Amino acid sequence: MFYEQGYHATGVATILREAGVNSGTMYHFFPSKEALLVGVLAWYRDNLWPEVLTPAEHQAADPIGRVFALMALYRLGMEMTGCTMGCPIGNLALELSDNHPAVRELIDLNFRNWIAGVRGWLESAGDRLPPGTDLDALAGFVLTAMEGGIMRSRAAGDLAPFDESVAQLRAYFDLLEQAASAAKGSPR
Amino acid sequence: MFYEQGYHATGVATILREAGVNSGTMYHFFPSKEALLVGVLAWYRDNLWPEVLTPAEHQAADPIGRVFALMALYRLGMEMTGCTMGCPIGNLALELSDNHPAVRELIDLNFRNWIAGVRGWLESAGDRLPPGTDLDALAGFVLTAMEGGIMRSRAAGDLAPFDESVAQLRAYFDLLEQAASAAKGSPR
DNA sequence: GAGCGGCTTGAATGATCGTTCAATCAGGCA
DNA sequence: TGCCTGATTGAACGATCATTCAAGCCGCTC
Repeated sequence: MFYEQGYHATGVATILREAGVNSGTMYHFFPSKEALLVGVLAWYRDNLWPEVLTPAEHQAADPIGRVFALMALYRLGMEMTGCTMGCPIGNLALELSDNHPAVRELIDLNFRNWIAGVRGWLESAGDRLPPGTDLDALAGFVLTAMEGGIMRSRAAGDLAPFDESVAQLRAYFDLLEQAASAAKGSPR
Repeated sequence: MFYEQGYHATGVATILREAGVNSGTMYHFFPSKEALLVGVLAWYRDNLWPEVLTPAEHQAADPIGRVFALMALYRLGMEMTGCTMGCPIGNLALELSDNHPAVRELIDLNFRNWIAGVRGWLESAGDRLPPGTDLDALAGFVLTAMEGGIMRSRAAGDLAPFDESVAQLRAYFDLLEQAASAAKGSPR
């Protein structure tokens, strides 16, 4: 629900009703609403691989193909919910990064883990990318494009901006691969 | 304040105190808090050119240079506020796009106007971009990269992710310009 | 079966939320 | 001067916010 409608917009009473739990029980395990959010973000941190990255790996064997399989996974999520849900982390990042240090830290960690996963794929793309490519920055740019694309699609209420963003990212990768093969053809 | 800390996190009482206004006065002009937000977004819509795009034009004469001057402008805003403020629209886009149709519409309009401005610059770049380039999609991708970069920088509490994203976008433009000049050199 | 501890109950708390409205004010016009 | 209208005042409203806690429950061991 944090993910769906935001942290402040989600009341504790609603959470309790939906979970079929009494307030005292929740507060027995979580000292505050913020601690509950931290628990959610910790769950995302622990389940990034089994729930997100591994499924993308099963969709494609090709390392760069996996990057776009990952994008397609998020697209599917948006499609099923009519552009109301995008990235569980991104929504909270803008709402809570200031004034909630513990939360910001976990959000950042989630982002860094995501980037590290993509970076791993890019590494195994080997010489298909130009020599000396900054793989961290490129993997980070994949996240940038995804989050930006999701934001625009939610604002538009339409998947088109997301699809366009993915297409542009693909064009960028195509140009990088071209440049790599050109450099390979004439190494000096 | 909506922009700084979000819509739900900003109480009407705080707005009134900060503005030195009584509740009755505000409700005389705005029927609700949401109407006030709509007013803010309408102000952004009307002041996008004088406050944002024109200043970027004054920073650079080169059309593609203007794109990156615009990015630098947003960077400056983040730098001055310690990564707490990014794009006034983006924050609200993720918080309110669902369940607030009138707000979503205005956010989308702001985005479209922004993209149209960038698209105008790209048009005047002429044959520096490959023939047949989808300028709308490319201008939209600039917004995607900016919003995504801002989100990551706010999550990290550091400008580095934004800078990296801009650098990647620059690399993309460089490759496009290369491709354009290559196509020009051997048109057939 | 007495006693203990982890868990659950749910009404109640004070604070804050967005909003209302009768009363008052100030300026322009007749 | 008297009147009208639009703007302003600010106390008060009910709803909802996150949170508390005394009391009770259940399953365990001794």
